[in-house]
Amino acid sequence: MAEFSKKKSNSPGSGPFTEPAKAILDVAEQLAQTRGYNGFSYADIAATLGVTKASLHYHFPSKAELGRALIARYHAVFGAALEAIDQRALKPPEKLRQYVGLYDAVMRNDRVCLCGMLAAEYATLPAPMQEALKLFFDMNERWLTTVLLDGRRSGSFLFTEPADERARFILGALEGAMLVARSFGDSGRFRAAAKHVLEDLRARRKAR
Amino acid sequence: MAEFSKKKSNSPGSGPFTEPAKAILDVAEQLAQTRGYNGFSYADIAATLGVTKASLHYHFPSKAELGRALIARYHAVFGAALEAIDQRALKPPEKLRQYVGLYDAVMRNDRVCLCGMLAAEYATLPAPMQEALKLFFDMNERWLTTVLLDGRRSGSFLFTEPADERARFILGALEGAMLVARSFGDSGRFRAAAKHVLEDLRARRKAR
DNA sequence: GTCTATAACGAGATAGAC
DNA sequence: GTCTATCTCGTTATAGAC
Repeated sequence: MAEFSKKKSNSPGSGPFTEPAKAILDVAEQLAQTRGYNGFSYADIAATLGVTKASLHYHFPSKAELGRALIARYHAVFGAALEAIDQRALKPPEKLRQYVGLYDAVMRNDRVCLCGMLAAEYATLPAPMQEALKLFFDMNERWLTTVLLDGRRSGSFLFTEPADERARFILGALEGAMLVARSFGDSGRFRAAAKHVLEDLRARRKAR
Repeated sequence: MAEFSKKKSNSPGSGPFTEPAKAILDVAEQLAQTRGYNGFSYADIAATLGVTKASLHYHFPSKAELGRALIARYHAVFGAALEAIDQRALKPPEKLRQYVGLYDAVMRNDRVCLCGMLAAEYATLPAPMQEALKLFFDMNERWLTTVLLDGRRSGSFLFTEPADERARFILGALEGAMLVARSFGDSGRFRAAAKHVLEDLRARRKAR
């Protein structure tokens, strides 16, 4: 099937991947988000899809390329979600709430952030994956920084340190909260932590 | 050598491990903290120590047992450090500063927290390691909760949510900050995040 | 594009000599 | 306690038929 399948499908909005490639990425992503990049093999993917390992190599010649594609797609999808939040033209606190909602959705799906997982495996990753990972974090930090600056200017956020420092703090806190929460099988732990991230930013109007 | 070596050395304070076992654990710990439990092998340890893989199996028959021992020792050492902080009879903010100092020391040693690493690999760990991991986190949360309650009572900390929730938040934030900072090879990122953990707790005496 | 078959290697682990 | 030698299995990856 797929007579015209090249690198891109011709149906609009289907993205840069071929149908079987997408299926492979879907399975690999789920595995990477639960077991880590070093925690799954081509055999796992093949078994899930009911194909052979060899056919996977046709679409992704090496595991390193599969891993790089995994991050690239995750980055693109996440970036699109951030743009969607921006286009809703919300106020900063609601933007931030929706941002943590993205991660919450991941946890409710019994996963953790792909890049939080990969950060732990960083030292063992192929160089292209290491670079792609940092780009993902960079994107998150840039977006958060903008929201934080906007929120502080408009008086809804209160923090004194540089906004990009705060952004890094928030990103790390959410990633870490996911990993620990998952160890306890308790996504409620993540939501509690996410709540504190938001509340610590809230401008207090009364002294205590 | 080591004619009387059983499970415990007879020299005082040497802990529950034999000398070669300690050397193995030291190497394995360094590897696990940088590459993860799934990221090192008996061959790596053997090469570093200049022995054969077979001799490692004499001390730790299976990698699962080695992993469990790794967490157990880490737990004990970390717990002793927490007790040492308590015995210095400091005020809560200084206790907390010294707590983050423990993690900072790990980062300066080009590592991340063993249990932060293992949390990412949680789904692939043998059951005994999973249980030991949760015990480590439990210990941290209990200690932090006590310090937080003490600090709030004495007026040096300001937070409204339950103290154990705050403790979990702090633990996750520090673990996540380490993992992301390490991806960038920038331990300064961790220190900045650690600073915010402390400052967000500080009772503000003036309104803004 | 997917298959069978297999190569090439590294992993954890064991037996038995010393 | 440490060694040599070996086993078994799982891993990534390739060749070549269909």
